[in-house]
Amino acid sequence: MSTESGRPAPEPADETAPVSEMGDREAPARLRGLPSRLLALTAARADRLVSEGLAEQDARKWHYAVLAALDEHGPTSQAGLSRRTGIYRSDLVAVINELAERGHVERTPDPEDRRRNVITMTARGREHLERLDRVLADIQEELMEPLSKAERALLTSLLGRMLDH
Amino acid sequence: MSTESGRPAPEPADETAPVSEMGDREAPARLRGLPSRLLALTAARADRLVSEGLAEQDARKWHYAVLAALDEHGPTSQAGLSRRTGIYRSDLVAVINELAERGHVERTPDPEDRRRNVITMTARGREHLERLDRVLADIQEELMEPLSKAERALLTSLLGRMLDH
DNA sequence: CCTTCAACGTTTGTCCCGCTAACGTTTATG
DNA sequence: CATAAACGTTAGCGGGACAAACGTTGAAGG
Repeated sequence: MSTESGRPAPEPADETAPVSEMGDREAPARLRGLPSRLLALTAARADRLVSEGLAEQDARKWHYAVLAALDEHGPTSQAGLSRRTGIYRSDLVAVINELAERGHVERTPDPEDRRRNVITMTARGREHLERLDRVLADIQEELMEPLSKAERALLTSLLGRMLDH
Repeated sequence: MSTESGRPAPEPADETAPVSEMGDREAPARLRGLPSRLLALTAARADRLVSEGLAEQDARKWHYAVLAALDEHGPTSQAGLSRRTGIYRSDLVAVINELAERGHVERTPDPEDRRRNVITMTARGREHLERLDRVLADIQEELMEPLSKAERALLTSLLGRMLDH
């Protein structure tokens, strides 16, 4: 890039490696093989990929979670969504707002229980969800690219078992 | 609280499941098997265990990283530590301060390059590191408890490969 | 020698995330 | 009825990752 005399990019050269980039290169041996650390690093990378991928669609992961929940069990109250997605009800408010702004979801008071808002996915929302499905699938692919099909299945099963305490 | 008369603990009963607790119980099928999500959840759990375990020793994970680096390559400048541990130099300041307060580390100006501080691990620091080693080992054990020895090795190798892009 | 530039340590601030607390409203319960 | 519980919402905290800027010190080159 720009071989000419034009020195536009001083190039900091300072730099502490961002965690996201730092595979393990210089890391102390004690840390290099630590499962908890490997998990943290891979998860960080995964999270970065997901966030970036979704950002391109003007979405965040919570959006996906909510839309997925709505797709699976139709219209749901916010509290219900909170339970199913694990999003705190405090944070859910903003998520619903954002989804509503984008027309992916509608918030209507529940006539039968006036405490509740019933959240309903719109047609646009469903299209959006399908787009996100594809994005997510691509990301999983990229994330586990170096693994064989069998290894991928193995990984998810190992992780799954760890989560069941 | 404590109004004597048998107040059986109000028990919020409200509750959105904390991410840390939420295995997958009610999660939408779309999310349930998503590798990026499984990674995030297990990593979150791991992180929680590690943070709590280290907190009991009045330590944080950065402390461990720095001590490990110092143990491996003797005294090092802060910038050097930053590179090896992946901690941003901005944040490293506080970490060194904390370690210094606890007497695990000494910060001395480098006479040969007066820009640098040379960080040296003390004897107490080394003892501390060994304590942390044990704590960490226990945590890995707990974390991967449901996995066989072979599966544990498999998991770390899969994760390792994913990290090498 | 003097200027320029890079590295160093430090301070300050930003953004996001998981999570808590509190509050007003509405519905159940007894 | 009174009281408790669930609901949606606002505000805030603590921590982690990261950027920007600054003063100081060293290295390199004209």
